[in-house]
Amino acid sequence: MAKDTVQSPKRGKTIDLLREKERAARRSLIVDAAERVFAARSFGEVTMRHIAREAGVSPALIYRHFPDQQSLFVEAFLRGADVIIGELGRIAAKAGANGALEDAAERFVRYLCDNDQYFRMMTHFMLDGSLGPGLVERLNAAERALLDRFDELFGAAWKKRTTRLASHALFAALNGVLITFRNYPGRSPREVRRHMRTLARMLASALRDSARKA
Amino acid sequence: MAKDTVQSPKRGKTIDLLREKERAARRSLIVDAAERVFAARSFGEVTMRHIAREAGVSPALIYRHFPDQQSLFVEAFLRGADVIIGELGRIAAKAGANGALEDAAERFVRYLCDNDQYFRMMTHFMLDGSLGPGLVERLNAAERALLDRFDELFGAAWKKRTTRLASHALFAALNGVLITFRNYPGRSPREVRRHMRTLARMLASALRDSARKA
DNA sequence: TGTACATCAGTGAACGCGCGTTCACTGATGTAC
DNA sequence: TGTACATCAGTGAACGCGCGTTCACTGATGTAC
Repeated sequence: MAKDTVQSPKRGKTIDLLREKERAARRSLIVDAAERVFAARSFGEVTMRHIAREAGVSPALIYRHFPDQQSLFVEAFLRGADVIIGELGRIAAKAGANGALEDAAERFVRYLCDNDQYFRMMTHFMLDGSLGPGLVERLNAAERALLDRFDELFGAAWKKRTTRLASHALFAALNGVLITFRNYPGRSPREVRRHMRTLARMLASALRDSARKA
Repeated sequence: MAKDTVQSPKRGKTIDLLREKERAARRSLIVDAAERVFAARSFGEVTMRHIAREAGVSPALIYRHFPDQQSLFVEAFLRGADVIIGELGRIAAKAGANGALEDAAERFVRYLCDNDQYFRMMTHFMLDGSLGPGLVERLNAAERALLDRFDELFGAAWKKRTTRLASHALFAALNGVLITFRNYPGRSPREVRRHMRTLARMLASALRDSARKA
């Protein structure tokens, strides 16, 4: 990165910009491919070779864009995290309407159910604990952004501390619903999703009522 | 197993019984070793070689007692599951006393926090989905037993269906608390555990109140 | 009693595999003069 | 204009490793007669 900016002094600036853009585009294509592979296989089955093949490049090329496997994985995950954070933000912005919290909870569960590669990646990161500190910080930033959205959705009726606690409880509870019932035995995927959404709404309203009393 | 019971007709029965006992003891020692290794390493780092070394035997011996790695892993997990199911059963049996549900939720979280190897194993099984059908059924049986304990704790004040739904929500929510905050950034393990227990009680009472209304 | 045999726990070394990552190299393209 | 050089995307093949599992074998112990 730093090396790229120290360009030979007489290099054309326009050319450099083009190069930079091409480079960013290639990098993005690799992340796209990673997301597709994660969508099709379990976390432990995703390898650099699979991602390279999906992207139509050689494995070695990936290492020209990412220092190692973990960095690529985290970047792929953050794609999905940004999407759901954005959606919750939009729901929170429309605000006011009663039941927004339940809608948001349902939306959260629905998104991570339909795109469960992101959920699988998240749980893996939460469990693993072997990520470098830089990557951990990026994940924490995303988590904080998401909790902020939940804070907004709970409304500012209570003390800040109470609100954050409720957001923690809801975020955790929804994660639990996703992990606990994703392989629900003997029910169709359709029924499972319905069950999850029911539980999500139930937990959201239970927590709002409970925090209201506190 | 079946082969063992088809003994040569003239073999001494007492000797056979002793053999059987020794065999069961050895098997149990291997599972003990597996639990210790799981306690010390992350799921992905646990190998048959590690377990064999911990048990003081050769890797090949493990395959005389278990058909493959997955069977051993599931057996190790069920050790921990049985313990917590038993504890919840005892709390439910003392019954009546108000706040039993909150106590049980806190106990659940505390146990899986102190012995988080079992929690890591559980989440791995929930996410993986590549287990053989026989093993899946053993895990489901344990899950059902645990949900039954929660049903008892909610009390039979409502329709069965409502109770089970509440148990589902609570079980899922507690799992979510455990997975979401186990690597809480910038807090001591002591504080993390306190936070988890707080959330567990909060979710338990919120769900009881909410189900009471329904 | 002695001896040939069956059983079975247990092992060390190997097999075959796929992984993350690196390395030496190619080829295209822009630059210096 | 031509030519020598620098830069850099991209690659195929390899490195080194650790994994789950298997195999051929040993040695102790009980059995048959």
